[in-house]
Amino acid sequence: MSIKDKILIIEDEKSISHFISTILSVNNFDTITAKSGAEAYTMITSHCPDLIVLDLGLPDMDGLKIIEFVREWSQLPIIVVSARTLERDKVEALELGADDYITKPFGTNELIARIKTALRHARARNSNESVANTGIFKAGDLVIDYNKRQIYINGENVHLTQNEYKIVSLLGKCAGKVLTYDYILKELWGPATKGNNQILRVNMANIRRKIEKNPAEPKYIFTEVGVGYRMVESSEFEQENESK
Amino acid sequence: MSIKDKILIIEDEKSISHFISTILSVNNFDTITAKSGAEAYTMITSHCPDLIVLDLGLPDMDGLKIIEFVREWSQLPIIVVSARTLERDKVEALELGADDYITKPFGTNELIARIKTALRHARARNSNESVANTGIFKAGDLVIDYNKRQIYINGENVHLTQNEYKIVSLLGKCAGKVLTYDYILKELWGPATKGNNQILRVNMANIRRKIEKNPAEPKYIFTEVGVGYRMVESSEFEQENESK
DNA sequence: AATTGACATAAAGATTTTGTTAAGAACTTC
DNA sequence: GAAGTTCTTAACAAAATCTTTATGTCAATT
Repeated sequence: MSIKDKILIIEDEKSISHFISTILSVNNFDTITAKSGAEAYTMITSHCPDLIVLDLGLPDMDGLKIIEFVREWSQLPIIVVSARTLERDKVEALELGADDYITKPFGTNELIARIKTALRHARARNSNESVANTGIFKAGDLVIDYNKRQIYINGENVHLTQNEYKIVSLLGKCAGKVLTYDYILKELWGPATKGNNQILRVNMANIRRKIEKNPAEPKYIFTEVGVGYRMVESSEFEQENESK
Repeated sequence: MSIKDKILIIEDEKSISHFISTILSVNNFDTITAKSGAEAYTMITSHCPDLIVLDLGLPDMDGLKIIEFVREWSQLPIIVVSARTLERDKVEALELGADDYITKPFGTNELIARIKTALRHARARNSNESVANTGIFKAGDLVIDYNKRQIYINGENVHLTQNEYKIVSLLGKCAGKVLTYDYILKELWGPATKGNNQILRVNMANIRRKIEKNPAEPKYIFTEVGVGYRMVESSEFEQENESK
C-alpha cells in the first residue's frame, strides 16, 4: 500500500472543514484538521504534514501568523483559503510565503488541482531537474518513484515505514547534497525538535538494512561525519562503485 | 580603449618610487606618488586611486596604519612591498587586509602581474562571476561545490573530514590570495587559539594526499613559506601549471 | 658540511561521532 | 482489545576524526 500525502486543514467552521476533508480523502490524501491557531501550531509541529490548507479567518489569531511561523523553518507548501476577496489580503499572504490562494466559494476540482500543483512544486524545489521532470530518481539499482511513493531495489518493491520513506525521499530530492542532521530533523519532525540525532541514526540503520547490500559500506546513502547524510548522485554512481 | 587604472605608489625613497612609476607608465597605468604617510592620506582621499602599492617603511608612520585606515571604508586593493627579512611584516599586513605582498628586490614582470591580478579580483568582487554567487569554485580538475558541501577531482567525489573541508573551502573562497596561518586558525578554531601551526600542517598533508596527484608538488594549494597557504586561481590555473 | 628554521609526513592515543541492538511505548488494524 | 507495526529511547560497540608527538626533508645560512 502506498503512503499518502498528509494534508493539514486549518479551518474553524466544522462544516467546511469536514467538506474539504471528505473531498481530499476521496482523492487519496490523508487529512488532519485544526480549528484554531493554537491547535494548528500543535498539528504542524507534531504531525509534520506535507501541505497546509489554511483559512485565514481563525477565532484566536490572524492566519497570516501561521504562514510566518512555518516559513521561519520550512518550505512546507501552504494554500490559503479565504472569503476575503480583497486584493491586499491576497498579496500579503503570498508575500509572507503562501504558495497559492483560493477564494471561497471554490470547486472541488480546483482545490485538488491546486494541491497537486503545490505538492509537485514543493518536490521540484529542492530536486535536481531530472527528478522534477520525471518524478523518478534513479541511482544504480535504487529507484525512488515520487508519484507512487515507492522505492525499488533491483525492480523489487522495498517496504519502508513512513519516516524511513520521508528520509530517503528527502535525500533523493537533494541527491549529491549533504543534508545536515538538523535540517532533516526540522523538515520531518518539525521545528521544535532538539538536536536529537539518535532517532536519525536508528532510522538510517533500518533504511540501510533494507536498501544496501552491505549496510556497513553504503553505496547509496553516505554519512558525512559531523555534518549529515548525502544521497549518491545518479551520475556519480557508476564511478563510485567502479572504484571499489 | 579603456580608461587607465590609477595606481598610488607610497614610497619614501625617490629612486624606487620613480622606478616603479616608470614601469607602470610603460605598462599603461596612470601613477601618482606619495613619499610620506601624511601625503598618502591626502592622495588616497582626494585622488581615489584604483590600487595602492605600499612600502611599509615610511619616515613618519608605520605603513600598516595606512592599511588599517583604508580598510575601514574600502576594499581598494593594496599590494605591500617589503624587504625579504621582515616576514612578520608581511603576515601582519595580510592580516590587516592587504591583498598581496611582494618582496624586494622584485622583477618588473612580477609587479605588473600582481597588480593586474589584484585589479581583476577587485572587479570580480563586484561582478557576478565570483564563487559567492555561483556557489561553485573550479580550478583545473578541482571543483568545490559549496551548495552540496562536496569536493570533486576529475568529477569524482573526494571525501574530506570536517576540518579538511573547512580549510579547502576557506582557501577556495579567497583563491589567489594568501591566507596566513594565523588567519586560518582563528577562522576555523576560534579566536582563542594560539599559533599552533602544526595542526594545520597535518591537515594540509592529509588534504594534499587526497586532492593532489603529487603532494610534494602541489598544483592546487601552495605554501607561502613563513606566511601561509594560497589556493590557485581558476583563471591562472593553466599558466601556473604550464610554467613548471 | 653542519646548523638552523620551517614545513611535511607518519603514527599513536584520546576524543568525538556514528552504528547497532534491544526493549518498551504508542499507534494501527482487524 | 489483541496482534502486529512502528516509533522512541537508552546503552553499548564500532568507527572516524582530532590532536599531539616524533621524525624526516628541504633550503638557506654559517
